[in-house]
Amino acid sequence: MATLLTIGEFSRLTHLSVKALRHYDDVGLLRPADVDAATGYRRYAAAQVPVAHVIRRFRDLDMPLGQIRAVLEAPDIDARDRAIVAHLERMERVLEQTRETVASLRRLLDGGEPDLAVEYRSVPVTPALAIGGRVAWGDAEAWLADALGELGRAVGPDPGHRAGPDGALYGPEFFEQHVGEVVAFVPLAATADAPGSGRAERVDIPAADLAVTVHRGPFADVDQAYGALGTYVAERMLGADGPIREHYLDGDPDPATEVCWPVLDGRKTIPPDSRDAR
Amino acid sequence: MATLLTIGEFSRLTHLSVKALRHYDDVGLLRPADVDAATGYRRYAAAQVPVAHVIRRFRDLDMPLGQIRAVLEAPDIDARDRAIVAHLERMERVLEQTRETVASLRRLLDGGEPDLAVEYRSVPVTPALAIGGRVAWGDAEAWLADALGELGRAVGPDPGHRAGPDGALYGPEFFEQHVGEVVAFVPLAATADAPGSGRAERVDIPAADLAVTVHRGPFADVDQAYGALGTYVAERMLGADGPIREHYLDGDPDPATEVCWPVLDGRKTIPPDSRDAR
DNA sequence: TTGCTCCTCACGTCACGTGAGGTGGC
DNA sequence: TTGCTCCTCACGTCACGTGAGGTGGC
Repeated sequence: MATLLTIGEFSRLTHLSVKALRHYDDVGLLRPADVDAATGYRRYAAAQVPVAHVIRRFRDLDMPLGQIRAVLEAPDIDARDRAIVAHLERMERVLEQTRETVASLRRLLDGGEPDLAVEYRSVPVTPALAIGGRVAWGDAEAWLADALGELGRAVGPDPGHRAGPDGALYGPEFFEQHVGEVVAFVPLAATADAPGSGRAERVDIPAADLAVTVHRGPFADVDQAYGALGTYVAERMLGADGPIREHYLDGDPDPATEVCWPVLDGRKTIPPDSRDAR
Repeated sequence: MATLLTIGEFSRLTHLSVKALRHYDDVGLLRPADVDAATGYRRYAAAQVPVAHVIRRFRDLDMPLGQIRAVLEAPDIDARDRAIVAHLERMERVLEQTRETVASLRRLLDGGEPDLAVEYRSVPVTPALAIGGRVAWGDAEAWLADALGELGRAVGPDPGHRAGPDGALYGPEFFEQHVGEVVAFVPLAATADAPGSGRAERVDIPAADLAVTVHRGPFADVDQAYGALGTYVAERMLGADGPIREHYLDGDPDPATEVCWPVLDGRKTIPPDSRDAR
């Protein structure tokens, strides 16, 4: 009754390659209406053409096959539309990131070295409200914004409850393996009695000796501060174990980021200014 | 003398993962300043940090490693900048395509079926000026615009030299394997004496019996016309061998595309309207 | 000295593309 | 009947990520 199409015909009607169609059959994304048991020949129904067109558009938008399947199998139109909107929003963010990366590349190629002002700082143990987790590189910005938002609400609006700006600790694996421990924190004043709530816990941020530089400008350029500060520390052989810290300053004109590199205890070592830089 | 950094340190300074750094060494994109002959330990120079930052930005922009190498090895700043500009232009085009695909997806999900008006047409052999080649799916739009531009210049501005609108032939492999023969052509009036020039050759576009439908609207939606027309032809068992043709009409309000499906000779077969649609 | 860092395979991932070698359908 | 279409492996691509298993450096 219904017309069945060979895989070649279906390919011409849908603009999906034959290899792609076989692959979609293999992974169960788009099964032919019929498969000849003896020969294995795939036969597609004309009614499958619109589904194929939808799949092709999602693939053109780089949606993974698993997500496309989820969209197609969505129980109702609402769920389907939510999945689509979610993907389009992800694409918007990627787009925005692309723009930022292009600008950052231009600055890097045109601009000179960032001028580096390094300060040594010995910080004591600091009580804080914190959220920690194993975070993947690509999720870090969203995760951090989310965590600091939650912490901000838990601490409350009274600035007297804070003992410093928002911050985060990054374990070495976060940089070296692009997935690792990240701890977002808000340092608490002694007067604050913010209880743990949700994911937020009271913790003590450990004491540390730090070499600190302030990065002003777009966050996409923060690696330049890492490069300059890390080189500075390495040249002076001051490096020490421990997580790298960032402090997020509200900043005068623009927000700024303090990058804090763990270094050897300045009181136990030769003062850095009198060291041989070699 | 110069400070050398371990791969782990270099990773933290550059925000490239250790695995990525080893990969870039393997493929020769970013060789460590020194490799210990005995242990194989990689040592990076602080001076390599900026190169690594550039690589990271290009990778964030999805530039393939081979192209990044070409950019880094560019003999002079001009060549380097041309390579960068070329990549950014490619990205712009991808971006524009993304926007079009999103719009096309919305239309497909919201909109109903396109209304299909099919016309049968028996076209004779037509002399034409043509450019042909093996074209990959993703290059087709740019290739076609280029080829038709060249043909237009070769035929000249006199409309009396043309016997019809711009067109193209697409072999079945173009759709089924996403790479295949494409021929762009401008049909020539008997009065025209356009000689071959550059890639352009005088050819005869073969006669054919065609089922034709006109697709109006964005070219991103043209697959809907293919689906509707191809289904129509398949349901009536009219399909015949031969390339699919497109004619590019300047169109009244907007440009339009005629999609032409090869069919059996109508004079030798039962007239389609009197056929059983099963 | 101990564990931490670094090393090299080998294999996996994702969405197909590229043949090779062979059978069925018109 | 012939060649054209379709089939199934098996392997390649790209840029790494994921362990396994082992050695060197502080």
